[in-house]
Amino acid sequence: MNYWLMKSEPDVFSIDDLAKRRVEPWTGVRNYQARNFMKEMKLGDQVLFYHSSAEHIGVAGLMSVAREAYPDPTQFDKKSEYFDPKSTKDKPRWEMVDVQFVEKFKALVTLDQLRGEPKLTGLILLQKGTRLSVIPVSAEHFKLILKLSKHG
DNA sequence: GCCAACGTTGGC
DNA sequence: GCCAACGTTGGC
Repeated sequence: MNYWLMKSEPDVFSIDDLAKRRVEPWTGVRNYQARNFMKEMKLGDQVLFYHSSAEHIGVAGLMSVAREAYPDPTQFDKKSEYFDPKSTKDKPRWEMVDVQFVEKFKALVTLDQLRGEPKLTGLILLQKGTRLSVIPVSAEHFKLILKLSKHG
C-alpha cells in the first residue's frame, strides 16, 4: 500500500464535490512528474485530498485509488482547457487515475498545522518551491496527518 | 544543447 | 493582486 497527496482548488473541485460524486476521474494533470506518480498508483492506495489556493488551505479528507492510470480524455478535447494539441490517441501524453471518496475530515488539517509538526519535515508538500500537485507521502507521515485530523 | 522569455502554481 | 520558484517553449 502506498500513500499520496493530491491538490485541488476547492473552488474548482473540493472534498464536498467528491463526497457527492463518490468516484471521480482526476483530470487535468499536465506536469510530467505528477503524471509519473499517478502511473505508480495502485488500486486501493490511500490519497490525501489537499485544498490549495483557497481561503482555508490544508488537507481536507481522504480518498482512495479506484482505477489505475489510463489516458486522460480531456487532452483530446479541443473544447477543454486541458486540451493538448501535441498529444495523439496513439501516443497519449497524459494519464489520470479515478479516485473514490473515503472521508471528509471533521476539521481541516491546515498548512500551518503541518508546518508546525517537526516530524513532517521532509514532506514534499512543505519543501520550498514545490508546486507538484501529486506527491508521494511516507506511511509515517500519512499516519501522523490522519492522527492530526482526529485530534487536532 | 543553451538559455531567455514566457506561463503556471500557490501562498500571502 | 503580487511575486518567488518552477517548468516549458522555441530561437539560435
